[in-house]
Amino acid sequence: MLINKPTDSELEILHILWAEGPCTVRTVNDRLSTQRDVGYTTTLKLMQIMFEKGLVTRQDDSRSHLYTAAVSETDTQSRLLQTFVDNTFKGSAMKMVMQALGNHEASAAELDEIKQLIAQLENNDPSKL
Amino acid sequence: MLINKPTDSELEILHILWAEGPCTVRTVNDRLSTQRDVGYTTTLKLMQIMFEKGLVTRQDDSRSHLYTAAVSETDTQSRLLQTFVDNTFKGSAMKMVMQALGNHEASAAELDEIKQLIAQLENNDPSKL
DNA sequence: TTTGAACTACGAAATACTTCGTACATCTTT
DNA sequence: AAAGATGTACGAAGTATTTCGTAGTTCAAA
Repeated sequence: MLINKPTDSELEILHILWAEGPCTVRTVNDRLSTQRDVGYTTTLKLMQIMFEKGLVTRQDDSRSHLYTAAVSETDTQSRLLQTFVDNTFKGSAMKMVMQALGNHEASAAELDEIKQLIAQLENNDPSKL
Repeated sequence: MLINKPTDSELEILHILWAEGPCTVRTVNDRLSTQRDVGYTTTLKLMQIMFEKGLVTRQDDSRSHLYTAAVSETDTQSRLLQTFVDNTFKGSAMKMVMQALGNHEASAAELDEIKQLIAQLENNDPSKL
C-alpha cells in the first residue's frame, strides 16, 4: 500500500477538504471548531503530518499554505471499510451489510437504490451466480 | 455507555471466545498463535485488562482462570459499526452499504438474503416508507 | 520603525494501546 | 524435597496518536 491509512483525526480533516476543496489551516480549523474544541496549532500539526504522509498536498498561498486532499474519498472509504470488515466481521462484508440494514431505518428511496444495485450485480456477472 | 469499546486486539480475543465459548488464556493464546506471533504474557495481560473493563468475566478453573465473553457478538459489532459509519461515512449507513455491495463479490445466495431482508423491511413498517 | 496579527515549524507532553520480562505461586514428577 | 512446567500479577518499555506551547518569520497598520 503506497499511502498510509488516515487516523480518525486525519479523517475528520479529509472530510472537510473533500467537502470544501483546497483550504488553509485556518479554514479547516474554523470548520473543526464548530464541532469540538481544538487548538489552531493542533490542526496545523495534524495537517503537517498528513503532508509528510502524502495524504494531502499543499501549495503556497501568499503567507500561508493551501492544502488539498491527495486521496479520494471513495478509495479511502473502501480501504477503511475493508479493514473494518476484516477486524469486526472477520471479513464477512455480507454479515456487516445485513447488520447495517437491520439497524438502520432506511427510506423507500434508499431501499430502492439498493435493489437497483443488486439487480445490476445479478445482471452484470451471471457467471458469479 | 456502560461497557468500553474493545480495541482491535481485544476484538481478536473476543472473536475467539465467541467462537469457542469459555477459554483459558492458554487456549486463546494457542488460537492467536496460529494467526500471528504473540507471547503468552501478552495475551494474559490483554485478557486481564478486558476483565477490568468488563468485556469478559472469569471463574477459577483449578490452577487457571476460565474466561467468558461478557458482551454479545451482535451488540459489539453494532456499536463498532455505528462509530465506524459516523467516522468514515459521516453517518450515512446507506452510503457504506452501497460501497460494500459494490466492492464485494456477492453470491446469488447472499444477494437473495439481502433482497429478502429488504422485502421484510418494506413490509414490516410501511409507515416509514 | 515599532507593534501586533497571522502564519509555519517543531519539540515534547499527554493519552492510548501493545508487548513482554520478571517475580512469585502452585502442581507434578522424579 | 528439588526441579520443572504452568499459571497469575504487574511494572515498564515500545509504539501510535493527539495536543499544545514556544520560537521565529512576515506583513500591515500605527
